[in-house]
Amino acid sequence: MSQLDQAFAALADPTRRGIVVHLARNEASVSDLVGLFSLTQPTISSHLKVLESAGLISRSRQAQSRPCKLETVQLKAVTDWLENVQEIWEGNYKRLDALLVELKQTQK
Amino acid sequence: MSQLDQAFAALADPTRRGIVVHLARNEASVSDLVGLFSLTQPTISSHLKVLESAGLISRSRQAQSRPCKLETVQLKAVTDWLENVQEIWEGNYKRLDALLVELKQTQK
DNA sequence: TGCCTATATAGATGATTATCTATATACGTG
DNA sequence: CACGTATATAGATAATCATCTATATAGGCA
Repeated sequence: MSQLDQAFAALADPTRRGIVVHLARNEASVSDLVGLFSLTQPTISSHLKVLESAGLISRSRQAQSRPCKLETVQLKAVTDWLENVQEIWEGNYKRLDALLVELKQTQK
Repeated sequence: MSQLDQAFAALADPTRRGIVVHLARNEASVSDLVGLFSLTQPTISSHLKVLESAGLISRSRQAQSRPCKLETVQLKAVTDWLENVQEIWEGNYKRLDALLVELKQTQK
């Protein structure tokens, strides 16, 4: 599975998107996040593993706690893919517009 | 599953992202797409169903053919979610910068 | 060393997925 | 109507996933 596959798949889960939104505001430990979502600690840990291996978050170490923070580089890679598609699509319309202009000229 | 869940999940598959990229350039029928990816027709049809129910593509009818086209509205909804996260994250930095400015002033 | 708190790992279960083959439907043409 | 082409649906299978409970590990403190 490519990094992009993993990132999109990671973001397909509402709990994981919730974690991402939270981490966009503040770094947080596993237990902080457990408090936020009504899911067990192993479940949250598993979601964090998914986000981490997708490159969307990273974790450091601070005593017994493992603070998580957002990795915006990978988030940007996802946005870039989407914007690329958007540009291709818009490019089509530009070509179509150009074609219409050309046709009008021909008709004159 | 929410529309956003479905859209992210749909884009997590490389075949489906390939279809999206292709449709950004040209509308295409099911059999056009079957030719592009070395997968069977039912498999492609199933991918198209996933993309359609995620709102990422739509299909019309033209004789026996079912041309598929990209639905950029839903694509934009995905981009918007990502940009929103980015803005929250940048907002944090703005607040942090403001805080640092404030601290410097206090030190004077 | 022993205890508490934070996190990870193992194992189970039910749901969903990607893919295939085989078959059905739907439309246009003779 | 019969045939051919385009697409959809059904059913099977192997893999992956989200979640849980139970247990292990790891770091700090008395």
